[in-house]
Amino acid sequence: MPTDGDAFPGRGHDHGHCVRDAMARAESLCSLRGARLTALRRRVLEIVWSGHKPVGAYDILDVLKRERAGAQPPTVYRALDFLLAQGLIHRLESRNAYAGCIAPDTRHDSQFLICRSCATVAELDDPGIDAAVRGAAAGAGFSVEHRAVEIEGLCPDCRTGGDHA
Amino acid sequence: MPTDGDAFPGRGHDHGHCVRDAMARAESLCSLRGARLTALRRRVLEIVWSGHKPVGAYDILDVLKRERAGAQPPTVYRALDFLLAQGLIHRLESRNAYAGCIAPDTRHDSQFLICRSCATVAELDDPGIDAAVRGAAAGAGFSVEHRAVEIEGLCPDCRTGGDHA
DNA sequence: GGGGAATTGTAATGTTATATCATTTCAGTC
DNA sequence: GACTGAAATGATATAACATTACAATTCCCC
Repeated sequence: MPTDGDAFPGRGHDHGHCVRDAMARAESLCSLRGARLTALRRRVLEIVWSGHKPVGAYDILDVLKRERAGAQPPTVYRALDFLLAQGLIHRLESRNAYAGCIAPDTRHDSQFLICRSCATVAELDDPGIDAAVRGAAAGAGFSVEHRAVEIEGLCPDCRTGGDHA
Repeated sequence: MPTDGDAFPGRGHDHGHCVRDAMARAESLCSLRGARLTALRRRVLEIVWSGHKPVGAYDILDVLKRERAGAQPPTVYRALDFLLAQGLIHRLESRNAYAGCIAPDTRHDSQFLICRSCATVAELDDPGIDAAVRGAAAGAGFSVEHRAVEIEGLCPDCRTGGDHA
């Protein structure tokens, strides 16, 4: 039985490292692909990576508005579209929000564990879930193009520490 | 290998039967539980069951407005909340829309196959997916409360018949 | 430095969902 | 049949999320 005990970031983990790592990967990937990670897109990616919680488009917009005059919804959504297309972020359907991808090198539909209490998100790439989904779809004669698997509950911290926000 | 070939309703199935069956079950369940399936709630359930495609809250509102003066968003959302609480419908997170539950007797989080082309939805209760999700969550120390599994792709009809809407 | 494509700016609007308070309806009781 | 508390609905406003449309700018390549 595998122990994915590291799916959730530790309480006091070095988040600066997460961000720097994510940004470096993004730079390198976009460079490789000839995709233009502009200043705006870079900044939006940083904002999404500001924590391990889903970030809403209008949260991003609020931050941008403080930094540059005249930021509007399309500014944000276009940047998000680019980042989604490059696989640098995921959209969490059940939250209408976005989270940084921990493995942007390869295209994938991950599974997400989302804490009801603290909103922290863990991204999984569980081959068992994948196989089960593919099998069930095949049995129904359905050809899979995209999978959204979002699990809500309590993360390890919030299970033990109580229901604090 | 199980053949869930009946997950999708056939092209020419007797949908009147689906609706009558769903409404009868709803009546009986609510009666059993002492829940009040009022005229409004019954009508909203019928509208959700008008087909096997997800129905948006404002689609429902449009229909209601034609039938009763003064229907407003809260009218619809309150009815939807009741129907969700009774397990008579599901919410499709990836569509911000609602679909009738095919097995309302027991509470469950189903899996959904949603056709990109014709929007038809098939509800699955695949124990394999369920087990895989539970296993992965347990491995991460996460306690599951709700699961949203929504698969987008092409249904059997649209795979063979082409991409028509 | 000119042409064309990609990116961003800007304004307006569309879509989905909730907060709040007033009113009506209903079941149970007297 | 009138009273009462709880549930349900009516009504108004607003919050939250997302897109359309067109103009202006920037960037890359030649």
